[in-house]
Amino acid sequence: MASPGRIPEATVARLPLYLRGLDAFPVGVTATVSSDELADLAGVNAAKVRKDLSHLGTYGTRGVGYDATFLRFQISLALGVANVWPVVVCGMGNLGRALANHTGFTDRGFPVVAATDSDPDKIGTIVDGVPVHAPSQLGDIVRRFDVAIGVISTPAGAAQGTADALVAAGVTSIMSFAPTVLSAPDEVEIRSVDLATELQILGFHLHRSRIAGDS
Amino acid sequence: MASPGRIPEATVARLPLYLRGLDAFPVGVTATVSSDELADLAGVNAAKVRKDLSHLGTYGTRGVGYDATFLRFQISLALGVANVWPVVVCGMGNLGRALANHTGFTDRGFPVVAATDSDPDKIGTIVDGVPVHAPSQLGDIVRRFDVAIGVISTPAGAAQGTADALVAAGVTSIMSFAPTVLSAPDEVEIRSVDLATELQILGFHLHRSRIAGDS
DNA sequence: AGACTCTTGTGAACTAATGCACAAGGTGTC
DNA sequence: GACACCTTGTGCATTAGTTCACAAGAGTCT
Ligand SMILES: NC(=O)c1ccc[n+]([C@@H]2O[C@H](COP(=O)([O-])OP(=O)(O)OC[C@H]3O[C@@H](n4cnc5c(N)ncnc54)[C@H](O)[C@@H]3O)[C@@H](O)[C@H]2O)c1
Ligand SMILES: NC(=O)c1ccc[n+]([C@@H]2O[C@H](COP(=O)([O-])OP(=O)(O)OC[C@H]3O[C@@H](n4cnc5c(N)ncnc54)[C@H](O)[C@@H]3O)[C@@H](O)[C@H]2O)c1
Repeated sequence: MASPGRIPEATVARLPLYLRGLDAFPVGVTATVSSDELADLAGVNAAKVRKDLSHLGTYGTRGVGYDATFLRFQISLALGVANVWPVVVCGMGNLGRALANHTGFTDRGFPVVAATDSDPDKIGTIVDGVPVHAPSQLGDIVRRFDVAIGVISTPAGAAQGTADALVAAGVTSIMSFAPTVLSAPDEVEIRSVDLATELQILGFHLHRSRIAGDS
Repeated sequence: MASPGRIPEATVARLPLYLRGLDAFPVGVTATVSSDELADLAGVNAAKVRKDLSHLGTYGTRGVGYDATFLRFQISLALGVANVWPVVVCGMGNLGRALANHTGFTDRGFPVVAATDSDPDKIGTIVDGVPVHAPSQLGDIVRRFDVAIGVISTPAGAAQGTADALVAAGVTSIMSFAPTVLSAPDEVEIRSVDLATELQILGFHLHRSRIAGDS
């Protein structure tokens, strides 16, 4: 069938990869891309590419491939990339500063418009163009800049409180780097990025292969 | 049955969460924890906890729960947490510095022992206790410190070259933050952490709910 | 001892995701 | 127009993961 239905979560997670892969094709120039090529560019297999894209609609041409520009447009549409979602960074420490300083976010429609930090020395300063406010200002910030996404890069102990404050301010999308479980109402979407866990998964496989392999 | 079999990937990804949840229980004190409690602590449901733990062995007591200390020990064993896996950070920019400065990694057995950077101003300096070397030194570093994991926090354009260098040096585990697909031999495990993609997934759901909800 | 209360461990049903394989449909050539 | 050649779109089988639901133990109380 065609476009309307629900898009599987696994597909949603790959759409940004396809979009990124399509950057290899210059804008303006008409070019076609096959599911095979796109698979290479996105690091998945071709069958997955076709199945994923079929959830958006039938935008390819049999025997030919997909029009790169048109496909980019359609994926962008599905992802809602045209929108700009202002981001507030909570906790302007090592990680928060790196995030605020990162141009890649703004480029993709996620400008970091403000930050909060509990450190009095930081409050009132402007770091890499991002003004740092007191945590108590969060509600104001969200309202003023129409913040859509909150990033939590505070220490773990302050994460739940920060999440509560974000939710209270009306933010329904949170990306957290704090190594804790956050609780929030069901309608709030939380994506937890736990780098230590990622390393531990790598460690697990290393461990396994060392046991199996040799001494 | 019991311990020997292969542990499903989804389970492996959750074991670190359980381990983290068990930190709520003081060491030395004997305490029991039920699958329900552990589920709360790890942010999953109880059935999953039990099924996951059953892959490690039958370490619980019916009607009682799991001994917290013993369970922690068994999960640690499965994950190979006792090992120390030295890490090299490639690309000592905003993100690399944040990673190198992060104590949470060393605490969990992933000490950042060295870094590389192509910037002549950075080479030879010591940032947060981590010495910065030229990329050409990578092989030496890996050998000298017995590096097990390479972190790629270079610009996207330098990521594949860095990955190649890591692989050539014998590193088989890579965590990359660069927004690119990396190719490497099959035996190399690559975990790609793409923060922009995470934001785009949040953006997708925001987009969807705004369309469905109201104007 | 027997009844009652817990909570584990696990078959079994269900759901999601992946990958295969091929018909359908399009292009180009003679 | 017929034929050869591509590549999509998708039905289907397979595999992976989740969730249910309950019997099997283990403790407790009377
Ligand atoms: N740095 C890393 O590479 C890294 C890696 C993995 C996970 N993390 C996690 O990310 C989080 C931040 O790490 P970091 O290295 O930037 O730590 P950090 O200590 O450098 O920064 C934390 C910042 O949060 C501020 N803060 C404290 N309480 C606050 C509150 N209630 N509201 C707003 N700000 C508050 C502090 O003043 C500080 O500036 C931690 O939870 C850490 O575990 C960091
Ligand atoms: N900063 C963030 O919050 C953030 C977020 C998402 C993704 N990323 C990605 O992480 C990567 C690093 O981001 P960043 O903000 O730290 O960038 P950055 O520009 O601050 O740092 C990159 C560093 O890599 C060094 N470098 C360049 N080529 C190198 C090479 N061949 N070998 C070793 N070092 C080399 C540069 O000298 C620089 O110091 C980028 O790919 C970026 O897209 C960063």
